[in-house]
Amino acid sequence: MSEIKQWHADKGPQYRLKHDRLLRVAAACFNQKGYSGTSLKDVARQLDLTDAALYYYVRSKEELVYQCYRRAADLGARAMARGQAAGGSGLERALAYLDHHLDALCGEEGPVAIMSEIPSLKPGHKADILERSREHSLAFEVLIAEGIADGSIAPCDVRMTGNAIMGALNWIPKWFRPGGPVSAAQVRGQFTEFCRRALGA
Amino acid sequence: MSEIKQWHADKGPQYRLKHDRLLRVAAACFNQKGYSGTSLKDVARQLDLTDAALYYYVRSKEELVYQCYRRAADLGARAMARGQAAGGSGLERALAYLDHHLDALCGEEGPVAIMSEIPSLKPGHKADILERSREHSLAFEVLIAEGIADGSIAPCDVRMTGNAIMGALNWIPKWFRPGGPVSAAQVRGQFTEFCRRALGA
Amino acid sequence: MSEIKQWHADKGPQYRLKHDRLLRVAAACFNQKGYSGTSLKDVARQLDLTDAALYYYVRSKEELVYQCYRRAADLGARAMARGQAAGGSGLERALAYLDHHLDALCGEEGPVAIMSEIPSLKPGHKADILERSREHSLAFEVLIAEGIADGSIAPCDVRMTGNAIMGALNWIPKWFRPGGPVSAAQVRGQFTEFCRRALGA
Amino acid sequence: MSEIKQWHADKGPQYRLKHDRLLRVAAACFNQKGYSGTSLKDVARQLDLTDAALYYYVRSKEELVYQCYRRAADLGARAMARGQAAGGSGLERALAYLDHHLDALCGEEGPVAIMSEIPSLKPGHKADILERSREHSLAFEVLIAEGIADGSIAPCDVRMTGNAIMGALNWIPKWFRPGGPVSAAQVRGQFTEFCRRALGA
DNA sequence: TATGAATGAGAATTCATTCAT
DNA sequence: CATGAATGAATTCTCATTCAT
Repeated sequence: MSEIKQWHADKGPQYRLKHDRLLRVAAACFNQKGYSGTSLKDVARQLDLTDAALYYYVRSKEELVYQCYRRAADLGARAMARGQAAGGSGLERALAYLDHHLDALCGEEGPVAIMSEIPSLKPGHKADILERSREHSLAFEVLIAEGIADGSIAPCDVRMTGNAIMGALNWIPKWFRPGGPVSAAQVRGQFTEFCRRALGA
Repeated sequence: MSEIKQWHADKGPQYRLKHDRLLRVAAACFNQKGYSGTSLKDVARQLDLTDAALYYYVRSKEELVYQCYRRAADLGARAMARGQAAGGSGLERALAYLDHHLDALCGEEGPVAIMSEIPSLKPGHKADILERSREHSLAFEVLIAEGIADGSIAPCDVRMTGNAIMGALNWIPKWFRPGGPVSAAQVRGQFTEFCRRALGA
Repeated sequence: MSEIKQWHADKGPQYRLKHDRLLRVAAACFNQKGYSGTSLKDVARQLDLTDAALYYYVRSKEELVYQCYRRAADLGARAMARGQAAGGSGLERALAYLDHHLDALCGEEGPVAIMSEIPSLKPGHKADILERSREHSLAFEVLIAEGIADGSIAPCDVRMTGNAIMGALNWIPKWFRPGGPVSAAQVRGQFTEFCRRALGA
Repeated sequence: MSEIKQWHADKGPQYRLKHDRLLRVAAACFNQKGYSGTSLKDVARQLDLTDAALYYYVRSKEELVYQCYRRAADLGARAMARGQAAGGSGLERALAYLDHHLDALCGEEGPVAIMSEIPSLKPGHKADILERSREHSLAFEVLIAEGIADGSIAPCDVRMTGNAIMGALNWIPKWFRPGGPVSAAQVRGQFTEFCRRALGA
């Protein structure tokens, strides 16, 4: 974390822009082809760079995934925070979160890495990401539990239901392509609708 | 198909047993680590074989995935057939199918390859699997549509709903480990329960 | 061809030199040990490189042979052109060609791949090389035929005679080593002498 | 030699027949695809055997080539002996030898291994074959020298001329296919004709 | 900042070879 | 006599990574 900020510190001005673009492109590749299916050359070519040049922005491939996951975790956490902050019943807050998360997943900010491939991370990073991932799931389960408590969500096995919905969510990048026949807005609308039915009391 | 049966034709009696075990072990690996993340050495070690020995059973890694997918498609199709044959409303038939599919996915027959990684297949095989996959999804959507028609399933976007549920289903192997804290039976029960709520009118 | 030039296009200045050296070393190996008898490691070692490094210069082993053959075909065609352009009777032109070809085969430009091993080429490349090879043989046969017509060459079966001489020619690299007891000049002189007797009226 | 006879000694009755067939098939493969280009599986399949079964007839692949070469050397020596025994001038005897050798090379007895691939042999075998090969060449050169002495052959560099003709001869299997457009008889006739012109005074 | 050139570790695959049956 | 099953070495090729420029 602080070591990483160190590393990023002394770079030029356009650095952060290019670094962001790198993360988005990489996330797209990792989603489509997985960690080991993605070669740095692939990523580099999409950025009009040589593979060697990537090492100016990242220290290793592993760190690249790690950073993608950090970004994904950040975006997920942000969506979660917004959901929690939204008013209303547990159900409404859960749906608000989902809507925000879908916005990130299918939206303008570019593709977000879904957290498959965690085994590829090295121990320290793995622990970090796993923890944030657990936090995220847990927070979602809490939302569900609160919904059950306030009567807006039908009683159910909280963990199982959480897993099911997260699964449905994470599977989206496998069939959704921006610019395809179905728009991001449609996916967002219909998916939350689906979840409302699945959860609603 | 006939070319593959050819290949299997003139082999000994214990052959088929070992070949089946190979397919199960491979499916588990592919599920966990993806196509290119799985090395044949990994698979071989789990079977107490050398990597070279695998080539007695399969012609190539690509064919190994293909066979895993064929097996998955077969099991999926069987589950689908049973679901369709089950009596009752559209909802009941859809749930019956899901129950059977979950049985395969988490059950005794060993892990079933989820059809991620389709891009790794070579053209002919890809076409074959994609077609069967589409058939499968379509059949599921038909079940949903019939449920809507007979009033057992609430009106919804059929494709989207199908995708969501298939996603939730395919994600299961990412978090479910046989012998873990949650039993296969529990997953089955709770997951169908989830779907009943998500679909029910 | 254009695809290959593409590949070579954006490389540095010392690139072409090293690439040329590679082709010569490879040709020598292929001549001595055949396609599958030659391992890329062998070739690389003679260039003080790792086998992996070769892939910076060639896309595959197959392409390496192909390029060797293209070079051989180019040199052969040049020799043929010079022979045809030489004045005099058919016999004189045929001998002029042989002399030039021998110059390439045993000479300074380094070893030239003899077109054994054509079956190892992949279809497109095979067709290309086969065509050029046929052209070459044909041109030689034409020279012979013209010699017969103008009375400088004794009547004979043109194809058979062509084959025999090309065989004798292609066999040379099997016994001739530059720097060995017999000089390139001697081989050239005596070989053309042999052909003069074999062909002359 | 005697060790090899030992090895062959205690085998069944049809042994020698099958062993001979093996040698012919192997020779054909080695001629076409070279030593390392020929896999024992290829050879075995042409004999309707498994590769493992070959080891009943030969102790190793290397020995298989060696035996092919011994057979080739035997046939060559026989042809040479007949040529020498033939009456007439040096030229006539040389041509008689060539005719007999061509008979073996293109004829009924099945393909004869040409002695490329000698480097693949292990030291002992290599020495043996090289010696016989040298003997053979030498004998041919003697024939030529005798022809020059008796005036039937035009003065020339004996070694060079020998090499040229042996090259032309050894190249034949590269373009001649039994059952092709040109008959073995034609090749024989025309080739000796060619040599008569090349050598004749 | 970025590239050209190279490396070394590992991947898939082939193949000669063995041995119990 | 022959095969089924397996092995270990070698081979082609890919890829993350380095470093001088």
